Amino acid sequence: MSLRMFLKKVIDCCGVVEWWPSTDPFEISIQAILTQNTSWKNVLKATENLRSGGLMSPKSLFESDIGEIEKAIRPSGFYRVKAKRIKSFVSFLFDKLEGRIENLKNYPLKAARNMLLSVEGIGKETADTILLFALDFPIMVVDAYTRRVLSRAGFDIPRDYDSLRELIEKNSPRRDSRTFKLLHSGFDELAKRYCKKTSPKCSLCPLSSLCKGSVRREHS
DNA sequence: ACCCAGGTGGCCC
DNA sequence: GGGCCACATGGG
Repeated sequence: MSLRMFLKKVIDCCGVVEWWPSTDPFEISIQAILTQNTSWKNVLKATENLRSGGLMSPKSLFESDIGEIEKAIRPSGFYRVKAKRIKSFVSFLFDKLEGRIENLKNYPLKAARNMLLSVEGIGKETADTILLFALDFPIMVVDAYTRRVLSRAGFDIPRDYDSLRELIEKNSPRRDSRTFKLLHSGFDELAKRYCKKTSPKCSLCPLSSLCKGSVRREHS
């Protein structure tokens, strides 16, 4: 099956329109940092701690002690590095965007992306997550699930993040934010339900070509 | 007692 | 450009 056809199936089978639980662009951005190599349940605990502590705002995070942030986000793991990253992010907001992540929408996609990538602790996936899910820019978000599903389906995918992102964007049925959200959520839901790391067999998988035959080597 | 989870940066070659 | 490592909590 062609990649183009496969992507259509991912969207039709498993794509979710409102996949990211939060709607506030700032909160989505913070969660994008918190979820780095971390299960979503732990992110929700940290999110709730920040909310209840009155810390889920650019101003309060900018003004609060790093230790206070560490304490609140502890359940999400890597809490020391992530507290620093959150500090860097809010400093960036006040330095470049008058404290509002929404102001990044005043820039072209590429410029906005480069600005995010200049922040300590924001790499390509986190930057693209903020661009797509918080700000509605049309860009694909590639993650470990995306790679696993495509590898298991037998596609020979590039290691390089941007090469894979562009390959998916090129073969996407559309290049708008809605389609990329459906694609990303589709990959993630598919991986969670049918394509676990430790179980090569996924008999319930709705995509016929997935897990057909032997499992190939995965490029994580 | 393992392995895994919605990555990133630093260091090395 | 890759390969390896630390970062750390909570669940299976």
